[in-house]
Amino acid sequence: MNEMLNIFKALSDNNRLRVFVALLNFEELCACQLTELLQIKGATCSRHMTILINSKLIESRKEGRWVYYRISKDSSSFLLIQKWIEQKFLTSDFLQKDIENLEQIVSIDPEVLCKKQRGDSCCD
Amino acid sequence: MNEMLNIFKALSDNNRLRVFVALLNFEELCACQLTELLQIKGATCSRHMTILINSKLIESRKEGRWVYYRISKDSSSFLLIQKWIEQKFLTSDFLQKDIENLEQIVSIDPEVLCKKQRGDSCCD
DNA sequence: AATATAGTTAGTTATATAGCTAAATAACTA
DNA sequence: TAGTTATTTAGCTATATAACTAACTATATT
Repeated sequence: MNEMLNIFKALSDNNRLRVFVALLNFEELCACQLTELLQIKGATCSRHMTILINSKLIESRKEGRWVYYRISKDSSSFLLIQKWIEQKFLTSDFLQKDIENLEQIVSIDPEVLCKKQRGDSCCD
Repeated sequence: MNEMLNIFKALSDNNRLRVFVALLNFEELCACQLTELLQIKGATCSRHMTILINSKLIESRKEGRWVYYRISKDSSSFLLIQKWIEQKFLTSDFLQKDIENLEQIVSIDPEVLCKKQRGDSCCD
């Protein structure tokens, strides 16, 4: 039952649901890309990702200084939820807009994105 | 997207998830039966039911002084969620125990149950 | 080694939520 | 009509959560 509750709690926040949908559409995204999508501070994003990871919906992989997130490889236990969200996603203009935005975000060099996020004057 | 969020929020509370599972197993239950299951005050139970009804997961029907709750007749839009919960239910001792308890609860005359709940000395 | 960088953790604050009691409402009963 | 009863609403309190900034950790670069 706690497994279920953790999953529902993880998905009952606007920003975390957006992240989950983002990762349904992009195999792997790094912290700074998600931070950019949500337009929140990196620390806040990190806290959200911890909750998603604890729910087992998402897993992460560290590569150097960068952390990449993806839908858990073994997502069989919540596949039905995943399908439901995918289905609902198709009727949400808001979530579709996120994916459009992400296409732009992933096209930026992450190096540049991070600089921008810490307020370097290089790029706005 | 708000439709999804409302559903996840509705199910992200222990007591509301228990109610939902209860109604998967019993076609219709009244307020006092759910109050008895959860062992909380009637007012608190009522607040939870409002949240479930706003999410459209549950619908209610008034019959005299009694209110009956059931899974929404048109549950097609969250059928996958429902199936997932049904599946998870099978592995949760805690939720199975709820159903056992309910079998006992529904066997009591609701009249008597309500009396008990408002503290009449008739029956403990 | 010293500095810079990506992400996390700690600490704070504001808001949301779940519980309670008491009062209000709606429906029955004498 | 007055009283009783099942549920809801209002008002309160305690806890949980999401946001922020600042400090910390781990890794990379010079």
